[in-house]
Amino acid sequence: MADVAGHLAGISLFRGLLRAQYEELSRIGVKRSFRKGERIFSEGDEGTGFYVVCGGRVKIFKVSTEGKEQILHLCGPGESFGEVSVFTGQGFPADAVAALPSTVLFFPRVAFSSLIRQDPALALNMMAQLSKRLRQFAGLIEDLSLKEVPGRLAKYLLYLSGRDGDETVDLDVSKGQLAALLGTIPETLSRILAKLNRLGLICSRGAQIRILDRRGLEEIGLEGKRLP
Amino acid sequence: MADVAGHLAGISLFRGLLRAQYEELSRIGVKRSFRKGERIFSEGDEGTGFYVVCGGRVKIFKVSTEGKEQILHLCGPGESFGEVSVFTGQGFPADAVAALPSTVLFFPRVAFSSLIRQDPALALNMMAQLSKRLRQFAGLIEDLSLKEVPGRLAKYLLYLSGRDGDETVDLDVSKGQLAALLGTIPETLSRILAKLNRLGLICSRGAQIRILDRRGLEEIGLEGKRLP
DNA sequence: CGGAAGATTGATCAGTTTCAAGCTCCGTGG
DNA sequence: CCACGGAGCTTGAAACTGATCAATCTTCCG
Repeated sequence: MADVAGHLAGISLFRGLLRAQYEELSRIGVKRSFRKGERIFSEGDEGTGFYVVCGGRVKIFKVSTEGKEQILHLCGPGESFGEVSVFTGQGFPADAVAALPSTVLFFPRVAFSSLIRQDPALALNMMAQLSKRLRQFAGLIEDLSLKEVPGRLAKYLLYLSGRDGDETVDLDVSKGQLAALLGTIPETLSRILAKLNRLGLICSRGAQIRILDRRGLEEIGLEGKRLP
Repeated sequence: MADVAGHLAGISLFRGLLRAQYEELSRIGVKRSFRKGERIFSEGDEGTGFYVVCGGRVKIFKVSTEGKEQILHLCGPGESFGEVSVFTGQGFPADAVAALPSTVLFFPRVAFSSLIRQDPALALNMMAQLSKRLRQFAGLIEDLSLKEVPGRLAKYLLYLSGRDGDETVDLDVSKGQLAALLGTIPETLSRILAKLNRLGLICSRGAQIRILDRRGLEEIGLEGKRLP
């Protein structure tokens, strides 16, 4: 129990709450662990509650009938997923699988729902979180429909390097997974990485990528581009 | 003012509220009208509040640097947009333009925010609405990345006919707008409609489309398809 | 009636996927 | 310790989808 409470403070969904509220939450939260590749839920499963990532990484994705997958989001520690089911009561809208060995907190729908009813502040935090997610999705839709793959990759690399502030970034997922995140396939990703290397924009060695020409990468995302 | 209150009951965001709450809302809601094509806000504008459509239709979209637009959502009467700004306080994440002559209610951020603070039920309704939107976006992302244009069109036609229950559907937007909604351009849409006609799946005359082979349309969305 | 915006059709082309074949890395078992 | 084997990654050639450019046709208002 105390263990659960220890995690709560780092969760954006619950930021700024009072001690009493944390105690309430820790009373209903259940810790669960998943091995790498283990499924947390499938699309259409009844939404009995929502999850928060404590450690590891969870992949949220959709699969087409032919097996192609589009990653909607990679959730790291402190991020939540499955909240939508709390309010719609419908099944989960996507699949969730542990991309790394992961531990999560599970909050049952019914218990959390009544908690929210007593506590407006909790609801406000949650709305801000949902709004943030909505904004991210709008960005993803924009990227998928307006930009081509090189632009999406460039944007992602800049995002990673911006976060770490460094010139050398580490892909925290396999290239196959990165391809799915960018809405493409491993072959295409591989070719584009090779092209960016050839142009001297980056220097990639496995999962390590050094950014050589930041300006150049930014341009790819903007204009109608041609990579020679 | 009474005029404002009259609209509130039909708004899903505010469903199930008490009379007193409607009165509160009508006190802070402001009615605004827009001509067809008139801009309501632009991406990046400060989010001073959110909107609810009373009449007409509002197009929410993103534009690339080259001018190509991707419609995120077409809001009809009773639907809300711009809510995200209430909680994030950041600028709007997309553009909004009246696709038809439209009237909307505007709810200023500050006033609504304090209203929500006193009223948990209002917050719960709003969360359900945000969740619903989130679910729609997940569907849109899936469509854009997993399906090809014929599949997206087929799904949209089935959606329209399912809603009206009828075999003959009316496109409620111009073909150019429909193309943007499907993430493509008018030429491509035109070709695919012609192809569906040729195959005997539909019979289109202008904005009127009669569905001849429901099963056939469904198949297009599912399998790796080839339209001869 | 005229004209402009929207819609269709054709030809061409770039980007991406598909299919197929090597390659590299790394863990496992002999 | 080294060889084997497999998964993931890379590369090549061909096919395909959708975008672009350009021209024509339709529609629908003023």
